[in-house]
Amino acid sequence: MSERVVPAADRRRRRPTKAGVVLSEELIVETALRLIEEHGADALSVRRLGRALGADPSSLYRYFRHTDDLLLAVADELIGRTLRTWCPTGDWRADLRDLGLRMHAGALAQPRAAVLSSYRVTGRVHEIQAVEAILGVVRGAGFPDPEAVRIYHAFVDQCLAFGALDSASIAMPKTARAADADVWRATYARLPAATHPHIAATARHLVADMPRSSYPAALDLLLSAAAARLAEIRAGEEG
Amino acid sequence: MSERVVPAADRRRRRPTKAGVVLSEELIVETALRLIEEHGADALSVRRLGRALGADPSSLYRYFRHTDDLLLAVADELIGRTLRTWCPTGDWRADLRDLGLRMHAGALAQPRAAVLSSYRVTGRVHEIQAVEAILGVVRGAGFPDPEAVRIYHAFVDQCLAFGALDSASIAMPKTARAADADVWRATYARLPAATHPHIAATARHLVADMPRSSYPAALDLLLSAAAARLAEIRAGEEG
DNA sequence: TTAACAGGTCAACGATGTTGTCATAAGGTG
DNA sequence: CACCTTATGACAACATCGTTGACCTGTTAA
Repeated sequence: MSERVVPAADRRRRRPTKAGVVLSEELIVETALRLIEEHGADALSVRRLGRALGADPSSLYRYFRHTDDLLLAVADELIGRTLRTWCPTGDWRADLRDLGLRMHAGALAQPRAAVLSSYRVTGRVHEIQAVEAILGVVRGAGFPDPEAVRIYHAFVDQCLAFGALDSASIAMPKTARAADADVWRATYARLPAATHPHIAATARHLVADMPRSSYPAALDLLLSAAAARLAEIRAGEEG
Repeated sequence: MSERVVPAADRRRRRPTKAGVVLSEELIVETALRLIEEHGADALSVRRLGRALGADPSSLYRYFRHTDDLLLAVADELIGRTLRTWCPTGDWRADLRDLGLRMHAGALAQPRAAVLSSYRVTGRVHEIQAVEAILGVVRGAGFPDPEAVRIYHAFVDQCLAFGALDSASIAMPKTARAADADVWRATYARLPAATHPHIAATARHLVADMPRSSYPAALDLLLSAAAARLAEIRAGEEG
């Protein structure tokens, strides 16, 4: 085993499946994405994917070494799609905010791929494009290189981390989600001020705020910290 | 089924396992934590946990409805342990920073529990303690209630999200991790400036920065944004 | 035309979470 | 002390999962 996978470029023989399908890395990734869109993230398994393609599950191992590799390819395709819908305006802060929200939404649709791509480096085309684009925005804003990289890193990781998190929440059966939201009403909002003064004082806001994603707020905090830092840097240069 | 689980308080009959162990929610959670500490997060499965306890796996379903419930209990225990090592000083920013780093480190040790507890509400004792404590710090700093909740929410979620992420990275076999780190050297650092100017310009910093966690940086950005906001609020009150 | 071999298929392995059923010992009651 | 109820542990089974080794066949290059 271990070297069953042939690099995409070297593939010659296009032998059709029993069901008549001609496999390819592209087709597999597309089908995987379709599967997830239609039936949720948990619907993606090697076996189901094989079934959806009309091929034996083990065939996929001729294209991907293991599931992780497949998920990384899916993630990269997703990055590409997100990037294509993004039109930077030249205002760094607005551009980053927009991209962050888009990538977060994209990750929402792809929890497992999002988790993977957040701590793995694919080195694939779309990932590289994204790195180049974001670094361009940050450097264009005026951050010196070491700080630009730090901000790039925090920005990307924050986006992917929240994406993975929020998508897990969305994937819950909605009865369970409702039950969770209710804990804030039924448990937290009922705590007596005597023992839990801070929770009691803010109960109303907790009930309203906690069931929603905090990503937009976290993103804005990150961006405004970056903006403040940029102002410092500019002041330092002038003075 | 569905109602095989008896609330901890109502338990009477302490019938020992074949192996002579007397089960309890407490013992199960402790054993789960030990299992993870000793053999990594992936070592935690119902079956392995049963084996470690000297009990049939299915017995655990008398104590937890499903694996998620067990993980939530583990997460809550972990929150408790973390909280106990934290001694707030009164300086809100330093205290939050310290707690953030501690909780992140705790989550690192418990990836699966961390993910779960980040998007679920347990309503268990330690979680409540943590909410009360953090809200106390934020409100004590002078944030008005709605904003205090927003900052609390972003702070906690970011901490757990990065914790889950970074722990996934740590859990990788170290050969794979080295390979990933090498992508920055072998792929990114080799991209020509002609096609990828920003990556080329910052390659040195990318290689150094990307394999590390960006959580401390992200945390500092969040805290400094919060500090700036607080300054604004104070100025507004005075003016 | 043929021979090599890429690539599809089959069957199997061991692992997972979960549940329906059964057996038994604990503990309240008389 | 004995009895009955029932809480709780054990067993066996199910469906699912990723993965691999061996096999077989159609494509393609010579």
